[in-house]
Amino acid sequence: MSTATSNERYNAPDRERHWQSVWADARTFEADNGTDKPKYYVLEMFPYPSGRIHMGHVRNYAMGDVVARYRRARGFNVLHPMGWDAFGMPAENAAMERKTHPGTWTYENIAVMRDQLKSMGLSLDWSREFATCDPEYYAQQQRLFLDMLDAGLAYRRNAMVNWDPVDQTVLANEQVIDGKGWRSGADVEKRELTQWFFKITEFADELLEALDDLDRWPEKVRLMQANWIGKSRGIDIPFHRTDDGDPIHCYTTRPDTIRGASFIAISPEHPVAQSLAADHADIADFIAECRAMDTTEAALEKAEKRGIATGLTVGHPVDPDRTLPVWIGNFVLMDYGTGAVFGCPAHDQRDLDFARKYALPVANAFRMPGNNAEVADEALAPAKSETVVYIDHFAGITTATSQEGIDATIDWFEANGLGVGETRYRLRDWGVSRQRYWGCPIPVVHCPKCGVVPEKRENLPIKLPDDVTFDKPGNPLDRHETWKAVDCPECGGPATRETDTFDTFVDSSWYFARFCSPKAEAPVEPDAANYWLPVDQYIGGIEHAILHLLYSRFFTRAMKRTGHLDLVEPFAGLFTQGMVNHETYGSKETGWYAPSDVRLEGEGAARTAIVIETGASVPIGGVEKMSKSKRNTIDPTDIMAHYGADVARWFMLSDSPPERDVQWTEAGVEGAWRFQQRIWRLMADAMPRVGDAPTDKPDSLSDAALALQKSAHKAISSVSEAIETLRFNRAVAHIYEFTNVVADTLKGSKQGASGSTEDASFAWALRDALERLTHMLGPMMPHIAEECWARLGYNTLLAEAAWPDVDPALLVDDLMTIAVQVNGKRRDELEISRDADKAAVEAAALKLDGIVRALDGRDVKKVIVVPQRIVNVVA
RNA sequence: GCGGGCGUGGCGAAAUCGGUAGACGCAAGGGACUUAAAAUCCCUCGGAGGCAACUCCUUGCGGGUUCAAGUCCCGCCGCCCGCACCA
Repeated sequence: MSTATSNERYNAPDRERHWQSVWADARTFEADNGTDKPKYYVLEMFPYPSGRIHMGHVRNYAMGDVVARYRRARGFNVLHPMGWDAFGMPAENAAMERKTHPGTWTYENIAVMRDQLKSMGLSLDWSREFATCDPEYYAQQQRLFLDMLDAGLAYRRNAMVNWDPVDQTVLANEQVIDGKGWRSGADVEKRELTQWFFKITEFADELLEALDDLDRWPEKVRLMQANWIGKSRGIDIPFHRTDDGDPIHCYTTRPDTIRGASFIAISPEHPVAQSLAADHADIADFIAECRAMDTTEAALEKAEKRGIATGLTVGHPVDPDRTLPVWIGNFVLMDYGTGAVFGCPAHDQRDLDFARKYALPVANAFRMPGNNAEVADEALAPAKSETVVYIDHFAGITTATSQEGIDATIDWFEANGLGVGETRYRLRDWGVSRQRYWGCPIPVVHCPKCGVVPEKRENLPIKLPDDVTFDKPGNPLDRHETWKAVDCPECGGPATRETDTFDTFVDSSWYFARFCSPKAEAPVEPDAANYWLPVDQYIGGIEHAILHLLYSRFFTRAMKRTGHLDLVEPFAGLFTQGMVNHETYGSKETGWYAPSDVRLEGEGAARTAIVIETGASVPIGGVEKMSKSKRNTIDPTDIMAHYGADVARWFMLSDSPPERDVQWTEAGVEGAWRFQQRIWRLMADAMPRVGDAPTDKPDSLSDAALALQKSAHKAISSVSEAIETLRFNRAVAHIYEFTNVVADTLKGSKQGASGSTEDASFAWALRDALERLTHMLGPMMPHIAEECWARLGYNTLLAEAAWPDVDPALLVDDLMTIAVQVNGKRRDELEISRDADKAAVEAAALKLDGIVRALDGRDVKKVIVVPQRIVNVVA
């Protein structure tokens, strides 16, 4: 290696390629299934192969890599794999636009992105890589499905879906914009289709209860999942029809409002409504209108509450003298509760609006203390903790609308035979059928004689056919006659393959388990899976807080029930990182300009962005998530080619706490780059002073050497703690601080007489400090750290070296500085021995100039001494 | 509407046990080196006052608890996120 001088710059791109190939050749990061070391499984959410990596990936994978490299150095057997979430619609869209096959497009993207990830220098075990579109992967997914079918965890039923009549496919709710298909622009219809479902509701209560034990998950994510599962305790109350006595069951969580009931509203899809439609044209019309209604959230928000009277009446369950009219309401959901509700206008705003519109009566069920007014335009809705005074039935039974109060009213209904308490969930079963080509085929066959028949396991995988065309809308599988035509696995007669494929969330619901044994002939190898799982640290975006993370929790339970796994929770630790933002340049009017298209001028409020090509001035907009539409993206490849991967990683870990959004700035990257060069110069300047430092710690250290050693041990301790708690920004700050100490120490020291004891102890301490600094840099800037390691004379790899030990004795100082306050205001500080007793501290504090001056002759009333922390003199 | 989070310098942020508010970085200003620039190094850097020693103010706003509050409690204001015809 050449001898660097202070002027020589560190050539990051060149050295990074070198170390990447060294790691690859040594197979440094390939994990063994089972060693006597403790295991640690680090996983970042695998990417969709869209074509190029973006800064969000860089941030995500940089964080995961810090954890992986740190744990490896701490003696763990680390599994840190990478793969591709490779099925999905963009590949089909690309196929339509570019006339390529979705598979070709996907695998080409994977090749590009793999190279990009490799240039980041991540400590990944590439030998375990797979894509979910590999037949070897989806074959095992089909096997899992058949097992789940056997276990009753998968089933088929009719369901209402968003149907795009032009593209001829089901659309997810997110793909319906203003009632129109996002691609075709066609009016979306509601259509009833037979769909495959996974029975996630089977585990509703368990998925909810187990959240309490996920103590290394963000509280926010656990709350979001709890809300999504939406457990509620209520009661099913039958209201009997006055004509034939048949009950209409209404579900409510507020049985205490029964006195205020003034009508019943049923869903347009309710069986009673459906049967009335046969004889009444106006009701049939109303139902048809409701069905055509736009179902997007935004539209529902604005949608008018409308209804039609059925002419039916029911008896009031508690008050035999009263009858209530039955209405059909467009706001009643068939798939929540019983599809029927009783309206209580006095205490529910929506019911009140409805009652006013159709002139229905309004009756109070209770009054709130100090409020005896009749309900006018606003419903009387108490907070859960507020005490209310009931009228009639519940007078004396409940005193509050708390859960205890509600439970008491439920008991009352049950005791009187008027209803049955029920626990309900908002969570619905997971519909997984998609009318798409580029997904995992659902391995079943439709036989005219035997009905729906599961494929035989020996016929798996049911592979996607390659000869498909995308010149027509709809699912190419559906018009592929030879692929569709099969013999029935049961009777051998002519039958048809299922042409729906799985939702791509199925693919990502168990990939973490597959990484344990990616080549296995079964979905997982139990020994490998039980060794590695659960994932110790999972890192990804908050946008997956519900869907992916809930589905994975379900799948793990399903895989336990079907005998594949021996655990229920896949991710012991979860971390959700923030986004990468950038300023925007331009506006809707001027169009948006990429950061490389503009030149920035001026400062503060006078800053302007000039379009380089035209010289036009455009507005500088807000700091927003990097996105193609606003063109405020920075390509990681450019950054890595220019500054190197270490710099990109370092900047992504600096400054902002990892869970918060970080702003990408040119100045910030340059700061990271300067730091890298500074490390390089520091090594170059310090190595001559290290010279032939003794390898063993000298018996006694000079003051300077001891001070440096203490700083080094404190820094290692702080950085370790910061990494373990995933506070990477603090780890970065501690490294900066320690780098400053080493540089200052070097500058402040003079070379003594050659061979002197003092000089030898300094050389030893300096060398030790540089080694420790190198270790600290390792997880974050792994390439330059290897370079420093080599420079320190090692011919081993830092990536395989053990994290340095900390001597606790070096973390404490004998002398310490504590603040001294007078009446709570700092007036001076005291340097005193760490173990000075209270009396000594008090005496010394009262003698300080600043304290004497502040007291100004006043009597001391009291002195509070908190040893090793503070003294407060009360005067 | 329901649930949750956050408000600290010009900026990103530290201070997570109630104990010196602003570590560390960025930006900015001044200086050294240089023919010059870049790079590098040194100094200043929350606000106000003062020649200085130093004093006063300061963690969204208003109260409170405490010897001591960015941190705990009560009440406001603002921003962000999630869920939502959920009965």
